[in-house]
Amino acid sequence: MRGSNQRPVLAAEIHIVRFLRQGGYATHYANYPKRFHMVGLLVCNYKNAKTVFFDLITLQFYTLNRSKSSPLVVVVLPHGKRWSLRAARIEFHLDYPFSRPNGLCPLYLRPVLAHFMGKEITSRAEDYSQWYLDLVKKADLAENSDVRGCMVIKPYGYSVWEKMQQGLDQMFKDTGHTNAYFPLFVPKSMFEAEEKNAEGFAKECAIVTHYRLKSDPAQKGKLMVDPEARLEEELVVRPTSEAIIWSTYKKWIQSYRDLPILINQWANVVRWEMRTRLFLRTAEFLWQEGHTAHATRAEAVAETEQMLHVYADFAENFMALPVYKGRKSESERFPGAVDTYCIEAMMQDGKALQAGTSHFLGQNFADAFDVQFTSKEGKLEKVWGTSWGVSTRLMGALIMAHSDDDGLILPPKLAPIHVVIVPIFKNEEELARISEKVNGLVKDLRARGLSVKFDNRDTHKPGFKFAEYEMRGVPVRLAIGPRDLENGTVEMARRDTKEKKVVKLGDVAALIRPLLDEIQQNMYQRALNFRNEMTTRVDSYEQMKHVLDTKGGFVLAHWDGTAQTEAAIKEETKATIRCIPLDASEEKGVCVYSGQPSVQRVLFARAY
RNA sequence: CGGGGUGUAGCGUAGCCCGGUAUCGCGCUUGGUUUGGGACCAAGAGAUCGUCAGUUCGAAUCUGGCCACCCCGACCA
Repeated sequence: MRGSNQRPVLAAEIHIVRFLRQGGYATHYANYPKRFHMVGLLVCNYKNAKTVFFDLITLQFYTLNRSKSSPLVVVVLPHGKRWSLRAARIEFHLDYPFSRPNGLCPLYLRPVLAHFMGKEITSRAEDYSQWYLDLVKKADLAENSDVRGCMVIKPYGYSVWEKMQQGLDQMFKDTGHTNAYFPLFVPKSMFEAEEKNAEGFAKECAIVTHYRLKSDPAQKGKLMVDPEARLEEELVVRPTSEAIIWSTYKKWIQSYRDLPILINQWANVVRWEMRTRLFLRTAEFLWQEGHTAHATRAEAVAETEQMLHVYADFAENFMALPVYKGRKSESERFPGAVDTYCIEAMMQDGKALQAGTSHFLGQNFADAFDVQFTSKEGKLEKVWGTSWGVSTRLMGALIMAHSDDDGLILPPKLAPIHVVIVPIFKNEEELARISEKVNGLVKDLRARGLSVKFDNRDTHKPGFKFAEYEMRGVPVRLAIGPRDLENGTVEMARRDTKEKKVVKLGDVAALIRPLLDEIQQNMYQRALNFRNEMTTRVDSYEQMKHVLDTKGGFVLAHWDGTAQTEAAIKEETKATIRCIPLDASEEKGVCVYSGQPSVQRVLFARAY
């Protein structure tokens, strides 16, 4: 972190240095190495009227002067440190401190302290990707593990994933699929059978070459790979399971009576990525992969489309995430597929995210693995296939689509906790009185099928809990204290809008379900409005570049359908064809790049 | 694989130029006062300074090798 980020000297900086030279804290400042600049200073009367000094280098603060007569707070930001919006707010006030030392209130300081004490996350405006990483960590969703590129999904994060699994799994079952499990390892010869598929994943495969370790004679207590335990044939750790599954299907399919096969598996896969980001791209990730086999082309195509709609349905109704459905261009197609369908979502920073794919495999895998069946007419025919999947990447989509600077915002249908109840109490007796009321409420809410948490820990203050559950995205919070006890009320707060209102204790149970529905709806509407706002129709290349550079988001533009044009646009703008929308009306036009005729607009965007 | 950077307590770090086993904060523990939006005060625990070797009476600090990680490219979604 220590570093080389250069930034322009602020006008305020000059004031400060001058100020310091005139006395004050110049001596303290002088103790620090010259290579660090003092770039911010704030004078205010902090609550306890003590002096806090930020270490120039580490941005840590500590008390310099405990004298209550010196109500001075000095905030110093070092040269080259990561900036925050909060810090920027201080800059804004730099014109003031010297003229009115007591004029600034601690309100501006407290967020700064909180931020640097690790209690806050980076704001979206300041650094979107840092915000994302902070959020994932602070909301207790996941963390980096000691294994490069692999993450630990923490209990809270996994609970959300489980909710997704439940929703999807039910939808798969409802469309006639059953779950099964196939091995993690795929023999290399089997893996390479479908050439395009193998080629597409070859560069990111982990390979098992040995099956035994032994103690290292050269280093006591250390192990080494036993060179004598080399596998006859290497095993590929599955990056996807078409190979192993189709080689199995071959054994299962003889007659048209054996079809269709509609199988899904929940599994982990490994793709050795160069650069990883929590949830969005990790070397190992969790997903589901559906693999179906059909007697006819039409049936397989219908399955592919059906599952695309299942995904879109899930995204919209569970994740509150509107998506565009479409087909991939040839260059973006899944290796080994004849056609790839996808759903594309818009993130708050204007970048697109592919949230799910469904592939029509044609007879490619039937060819590769020689999977044939005898039809009703007694003819030997090749099987048609599909595969479709969504992964823990959906977690990334969920986070980046909805959350704010205070943390995660979860749609009620995926929230592990629907309602958290925070008691406000001074002593045990008061807590007991509150608990009595709350216990009845909890029972009532649970009877209504809601997941409720009563956080009666006495080790944390209410304010801390408020912030914590906001960070975790719990949709509804109820707070109940002595005042409420007296009035028979409870404070009800919703996470999506931060609205709070006081309602009658007796009414609250009946209010929650409708409120959750409203939150779910509101989140979808908000995301939809944003997505629509971030979708721009353009009719020239100039306009397209301008929109991509200034506004971002999706761009609907005419394309001549050639890979060359697609590649050129990608090269020049970094934007790719996200999909050829399914529901777009035909519209004659000319390609924004080449001027060649085009029959419909396609969706471009910079993407994750 | 190219260019740059960094390894010191669970986390973030100071110290390194100019050698004398280590700074500060968060967090943690204990006690007290607190509790309607991230409490305060006090006391305490916690580090073989990435690793191996060299120089030296003495190495976090100087020298060399190795390892790991991060950032920017390249690759990939």
